[in-house]
Formats: sequence, C-alpha cells, structure tokens
Amino acid sequence: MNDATSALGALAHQGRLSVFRMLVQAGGEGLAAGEIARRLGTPPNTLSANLNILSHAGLVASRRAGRSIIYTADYERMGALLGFLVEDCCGGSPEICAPLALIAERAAACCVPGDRP
Amino acid sequence: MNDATSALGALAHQGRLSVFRMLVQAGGEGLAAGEIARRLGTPPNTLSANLNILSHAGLVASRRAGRSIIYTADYERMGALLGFLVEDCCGGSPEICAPLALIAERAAACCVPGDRP
DNA sequence: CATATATTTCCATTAACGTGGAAGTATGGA
DNA sequence: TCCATACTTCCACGTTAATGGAAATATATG
Repeated sequence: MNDATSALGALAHQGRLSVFRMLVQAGGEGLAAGEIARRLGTPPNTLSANLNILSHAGLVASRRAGRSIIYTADYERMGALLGFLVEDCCGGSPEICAPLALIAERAAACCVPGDRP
Repeated sequence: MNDATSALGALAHQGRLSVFRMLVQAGGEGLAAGEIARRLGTPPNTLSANLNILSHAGLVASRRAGRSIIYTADYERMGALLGFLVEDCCGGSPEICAPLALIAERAAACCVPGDRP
C-alpha cells in the first residue's frame, strides 16, 4: 500500500476530516452531498471537490439515489490505512505498543455486540 | 486533538513517511539528520525542511550530540494520532470493528515481551 | 585561529492545493 | 415540454507546499 499518503493527505484537511467523520457516523446508509453541505455550511462546489478527493483516496464511495448522490465511508479502506500505520509502527518497534494496547482494548470493547443500545 | 490534521499532513508525504518509518525502526537512539539524508539520498536542506515539518507536527523530537543532531520518533504522539483515528471511527460506528479486531490482535501480539530477540 | 564537518536558514522558482462564482448535467415532477 | 432540485465541472484567483543552490551557524579538531 504505497498510496497511504493519498489517504493521509485526504484526511489532512479540517473540512474533509469532518466530512469523513460525519460519514462514518452515518453508517452504511450514508448521506447525500447536499445534506453534508447543509450541515457543515460548505458551498456545494467546494464540498464536491473535497468529496472527490476523499473518493480518489478510496475513503468514500458514492451511489446515486434519485437526484441525490449518497456518499458512504469505506470502512475497509480506513481499516487498511490504520493497519498500515499500526504495522508500520508496531511491527518496527515494540516500544510503541504501550499506547497501542489502550487502543486495542478500546477496539475490542467496541466489538462486543449489544453494548451500545 | 484538533491538530490531528497537522500530524496527518506531515505524514502525507512519501519522503516524510519514509523518514518517520526509519526513525521508528531506529528506536529510542534515533538517527542523525545526515545519516537519514545519506540513506534516503535526499539533499540535506530538503531533508531539514521535512524534519522541521515532522517536528512541528510533534511526530519527532531532536537533540544535539556533538555536531550531529539526532532525531527520534515521538511514540506517544503517534499513539495519540492512532487513538484519535480509531476512536473517531470505532467510537462512531461498530461496523468498523471488523478490520480493527485484526489490528488489535496484532498490537497485542507485538506487546508480549521477549518474542522479538 | 584555521579548517573540516554537520545542519540549518535564506531565497527564488515551480507546482499543487483550496476556494467559490458561474455554467453545465442529470433526475423528478407538473 | 418546462421547471425546480441536486450535484458536478469549469475556470480563475490567491495561498501554501516542495525543492535545492548558496550562504550562514554551530561544533570539533589540529
């Protein structure tokens, strides 16, 4: 995965990070571009450009529904990015594991079904 | 942590990502700027600029040793960045946990002392 | 002090990013 | 067909990033 930089670059922007967070929260249903623009107060063309960047980085996918275009976060790609970062750090040096243990625990806790009503 | 974008931006560059990986691998001892430049074949001034960006993002620290300046990766900061990304994703939506479980397992395995001679 | 080594800072140039107005394309409804 | 809605693409502008040559700074050594 040499294009980790493209994903990192896509997220290295306050507006795009907000969009991505919103889409992750929205889940599989996703959100229409206009709805995102409305919530964030971004002009539609600016948002479109940023969605395009996220899309080229593989972090979001889009489908048409009526006259809206629905964007969804690509969990697999995000997981791959995190995997790259973690392996790149943890695989290279055990010292980094102290903070990672916390993360792992949180991730494990989040996977228990039914603990989030 | 609103400055996640600065850390992401610092890593969203092929050259800087290579530098950071190298420093993580180098461990607590770190590496002199010149050594990094030599290994990567980067002109010293270009490298210096990139180290400065990584430093401002909090991802590396530096100390002087003789006439060399030794750079080290800041594990805590990197852990915080990963924590932010994971919480931002996993905390918002359980669906992302599938890929994260793998990461957690790898991170846990990497923390067992003595498995890496 | 003179010199060599190690890095940084200064500077100029080129490329890329971010932004939003205006026009264009697709869909749905009267 | 005509119109409204929902996005996108085109374009132009200003801002920021990336690069490396040349000079400056800091340290060590003879």
